Amino acid sequence: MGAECHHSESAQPGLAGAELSAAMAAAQVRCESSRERLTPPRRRVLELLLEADGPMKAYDLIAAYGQDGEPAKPPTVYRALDFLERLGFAHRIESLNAYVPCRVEREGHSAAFLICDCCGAAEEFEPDFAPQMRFAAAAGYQVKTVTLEARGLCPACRT
Amino acid sequence: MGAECHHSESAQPGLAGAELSAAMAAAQVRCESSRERLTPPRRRVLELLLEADGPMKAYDLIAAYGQDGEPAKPPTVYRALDFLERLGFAHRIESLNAYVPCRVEREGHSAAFLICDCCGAAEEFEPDFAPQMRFAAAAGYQVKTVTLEARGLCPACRT
DNA sequence: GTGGATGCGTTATGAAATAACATAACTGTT
DNA sequence: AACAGTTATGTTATTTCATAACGCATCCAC
Repeated sequence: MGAECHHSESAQPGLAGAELSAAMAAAQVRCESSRERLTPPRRRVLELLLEADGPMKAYDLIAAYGQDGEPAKPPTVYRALDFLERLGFAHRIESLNAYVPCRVEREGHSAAFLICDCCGAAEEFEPDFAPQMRFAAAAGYQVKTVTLEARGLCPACRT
Repeated sequence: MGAECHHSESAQPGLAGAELSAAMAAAQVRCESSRERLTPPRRRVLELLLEADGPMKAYDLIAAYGQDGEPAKPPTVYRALDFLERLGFAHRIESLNAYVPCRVEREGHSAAFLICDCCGAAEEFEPDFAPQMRFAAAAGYQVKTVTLEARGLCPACRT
């Protein structure tokens, strides 16, 4: 990702080295406190998401999975993604069929993204859904999750 | 759709008869005022969406396309859907890979849906995106389109 | 250490969407 | 009406995305 245009380097550079290790350790801690297991495939997929410069497609993850160049089998990666989404470590961006690591501190939040149609960057933010939730409540809906995807141009690509 | 549970009849019954004709005529008028052509495949797909009781998958439309039971070829339906989305006659619900006719009067609006995970109903509404747009503006993003999908349970399925 | 639950590896298939190219139909101009 | 440009369609094939199903391994509470 980040290769569709020439406006800028990645807005969301991937993690590496100590930052990556710290993020993985934090994930491990959160898993343990939830009585969940950060197994090797889950760990590997999370690592790939964190290292990436932008949203990753499932089959990109499949191709990149093996350190030796061996791809994973699709269910391996899709299962890991299901887990990471369930734990809040990753989000699926529906309009891109792609996945990103969660960039927001809080757990259990709703996901919202500003997506650049030019460079492919996807910036997560945590909006105030009050107006929408008020409408849902008035309509009698019991809302479990909310996702918002705003498509447009990032600051670098507007020029 | 509307068949996953036994809580209720469809929340969005499809159009038929005079209502359907009126909706198709209105679409025709809007096309003419935009110098766009409501060609037979576009007309047929819009008709199928309007008749449906809920979100329709692309391949449901493909299967239902021919009055004589002959399916359409995928590009026929996907091209019609692209057109209907562009004109604002239909929306894609990303989290369902499905399509609905637009239920909102205004043109050029952003799409937002309350989706019932039990009965599959999808209610379109037109929320106030002010908080989100403020954030986008502050981040320097130029937003073209916004979609919001709230998943949960509709009033009938909460019980 | 046994039983139940959870997760993984594997094969195969299903579902969703598009590429590419030829043909046909409208539009405006001459 | 003939033309050229544009837009839309028909068709074949392929690509992309995701899951079903089954057997085996591992974990862990009892």
